[in-house]
Amino acid sequence: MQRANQQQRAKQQLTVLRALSEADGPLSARELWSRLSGSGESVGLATVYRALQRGVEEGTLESVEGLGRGVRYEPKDREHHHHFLCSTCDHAFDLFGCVEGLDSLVPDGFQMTGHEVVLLGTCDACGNAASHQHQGGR
Amino acid sequence: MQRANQQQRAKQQLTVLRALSEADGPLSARELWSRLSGSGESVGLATVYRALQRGVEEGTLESVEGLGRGVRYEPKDREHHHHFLCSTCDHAFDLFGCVEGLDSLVPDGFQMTGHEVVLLGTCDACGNAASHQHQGGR
DNA sequence: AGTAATGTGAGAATTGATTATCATTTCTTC
DNA sequence: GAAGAAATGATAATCAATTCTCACATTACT
Repeated sequence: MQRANQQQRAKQQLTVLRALSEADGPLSARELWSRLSGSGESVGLATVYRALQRGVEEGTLESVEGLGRGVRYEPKDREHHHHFLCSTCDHAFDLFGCVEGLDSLVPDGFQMTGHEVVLLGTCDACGNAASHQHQGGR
Repeated sequence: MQRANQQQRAKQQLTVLRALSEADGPLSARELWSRLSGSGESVGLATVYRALQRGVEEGTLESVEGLGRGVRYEPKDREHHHHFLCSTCDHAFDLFGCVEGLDSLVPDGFQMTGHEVVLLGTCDACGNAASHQHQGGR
């Protein structure tokens, strides 16, 4: 039916992984699927899950919990960073930089192996949308 | 059957709320239910959910997301604090203190309304259990 | 080309968390 | 101590996320 299929093997999975690597933050399977569907790509949700699962197994992806409900994924080659979770659009954005003084929080006898910082609030786009709505600004 | 029932009305819900207020960190409905069941209290899981729901509605409880999967609850009257999540026993412990330098992470145009910090690792008890297992130290 | 191996999409099945239902019990108030 | 309101516990129903199934398409190999 379609002829533009030069290669096709793990093609769909590569499409998924590419979309994820181009995102500005970690995405859930469903977010990824919506994005792809929205951009004309026809990818099954099951395939998205398969791609993510394999990515994690192969070590190129990392699952990120702790951002609202559900699990999101991001490429593992990113530097240490944290996230900003917009409470309006529920999108998680990568941040740059880290914080100081975490060690002092660890109780006696506890071993810290990692940490997560999540900033909550409103992203640029949602903030603008809201102010337009309230004040009619253009 | 039992005679030690002096009062009984919202008794079970009070039991739930008391158990939560005595905990050293936020608990999920199921955790709370297990603890109560384990300590001889006969409380239905549905009642635990009802107590938590009402606590949130009435403003005495707060739901905490972002600690692994699922929602946990804690009394709202606690000071600002963060949590340590033990990757072995999956229990979340309250920490004291906070961190500096969060503002500098916020991207232009974003509005930060809150933040969460989660330390990951092994709690005292689990760390000791593990070393006993490996080295037999007592 | 011929055949085995792998990938794919759609939807069914499973899972775990939460909520709704309902018969029974407990309070409260007369 | 009778009547109605609220609470309780067991379990069914719901819901979202994830996994499984399977018929078919695409590749890889020969």
